[in-house]
Amino acid sequence: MRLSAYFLPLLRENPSEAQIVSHRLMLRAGMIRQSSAGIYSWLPLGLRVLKKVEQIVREEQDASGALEVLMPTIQPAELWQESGRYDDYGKEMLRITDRHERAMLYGPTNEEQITDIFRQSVKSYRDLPRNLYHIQWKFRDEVRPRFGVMRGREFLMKDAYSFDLDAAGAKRSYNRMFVAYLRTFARMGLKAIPMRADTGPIGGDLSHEFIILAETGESQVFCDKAWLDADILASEIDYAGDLEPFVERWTRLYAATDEKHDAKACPVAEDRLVTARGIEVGHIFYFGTKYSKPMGAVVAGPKGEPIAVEMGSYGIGVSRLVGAVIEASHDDAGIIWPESVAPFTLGLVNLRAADARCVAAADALYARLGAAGIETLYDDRDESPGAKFAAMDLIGLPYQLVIGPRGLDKGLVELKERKTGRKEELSPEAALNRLGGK
RNA sequence: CGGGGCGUAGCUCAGCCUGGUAGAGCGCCAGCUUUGGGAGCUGGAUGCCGGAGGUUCGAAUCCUCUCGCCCCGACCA
Repeated sequence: MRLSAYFLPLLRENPSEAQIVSHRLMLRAGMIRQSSAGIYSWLPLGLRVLKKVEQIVREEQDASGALEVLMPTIQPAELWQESGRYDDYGKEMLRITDRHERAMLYGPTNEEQITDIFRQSVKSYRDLPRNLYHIQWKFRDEVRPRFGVMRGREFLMKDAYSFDLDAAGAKRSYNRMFVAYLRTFARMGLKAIPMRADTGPIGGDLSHEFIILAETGESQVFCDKAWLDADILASEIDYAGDLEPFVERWTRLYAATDEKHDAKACPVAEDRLVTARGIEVGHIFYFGTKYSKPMGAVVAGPKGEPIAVEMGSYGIGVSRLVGAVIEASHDDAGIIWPESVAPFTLGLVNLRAADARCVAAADALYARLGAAGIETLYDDRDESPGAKFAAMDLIGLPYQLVIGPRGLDKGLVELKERKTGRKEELSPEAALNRLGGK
């Protein structure tokens, strides 16, 4: 993509309404614009990141055996009256009336909807287990939306729902999601730590919050030092096999939010205890028959007996993750994207848009990068070098390839790694080879 | 929902106390000169001063109401 033809409205100064770093950087880097409190538009650069995050979530859900569906944002009130949550949910739920005066609502979550779909079609234990998920916009009319995309009222969420015949099966489903979650966050370069959690209004009795460590996180967390070296992706996962040992391994390591942490009772020695800030990016629940019973999600068992299915639900804040990644990875100059979610892999910078020789060299490289399948944002604008460097650092692409007259005299270009700031002069050939390996 | 703050140019903000008809820096447009870490000069455009009502000869400024946004707290993917 040529920057001269892109829509990337950068801000040089910090908008006054943005207090936390991810919000500031997302606005400054032209990723989002606010529409009203807690509601945002996603601009091209931000949308690319959102899509990448979404895709990683999708791939790991699919790998775990979950099946993607897409449920509507607007739901009928009757479903929620059936489960008993229509009155319980309170003002967080945006209630709408259609032209026929029918009570509708903008879904804050989809347990009722999915249970309805399930009960209409699944009648036999032989069709279990199943896990259905979708990635859809939610609306929760938060009293106090804040922190940009991290606590919006409208947000993109992946929510999965598992259906099993019995508690043991439900625990296996829970384990699959537990593993998929650890892998999902690890792939985004995040250290996500599962912590025992209260179940809140969703209900149930087995639940973990996944909290990533970030200096700017909202909550105080405590964990065993071993978490810092945890390499989730090193383990081979067989979703068809027994995941309990893996889950056991990662739930045994101490981790607690400040609400649950008791310094006196803490089993971790002081020198092994890490105190850090955290952001919740996922939450999984096992809640048994809380919805299946009142809503009649019942299947015939092996002997023909009616069995209310055991359910769990599993959420990931997809849009929140975009902010969370920034909270976890930035410096004074701007964002530092992990490659897996970066909007582009490479920023190609032509320092002299007025110099025919530089333009020719940059154009040629741009064509070859495209042919090599490397996602490149090509800064072909006629701007001063300083402005270009600052813009590239701000938007945080993992690599920058700089072409200028000084280097070209020697037949060299400069490759800079955003994360480390390390720069290296090398031939265009060598640069292509280096990037091709990415 | 309780407490606090702020709405003036695209962004950051001054002006408000003490009323006299709107400013700066950056950005934007044009031209020239520049060019390896947010360049310089010259010229130019941009505002229902959040909205409504009131006081006044006169309101960005004073008063009343209202809307919006932000922060702290209680709650949340």
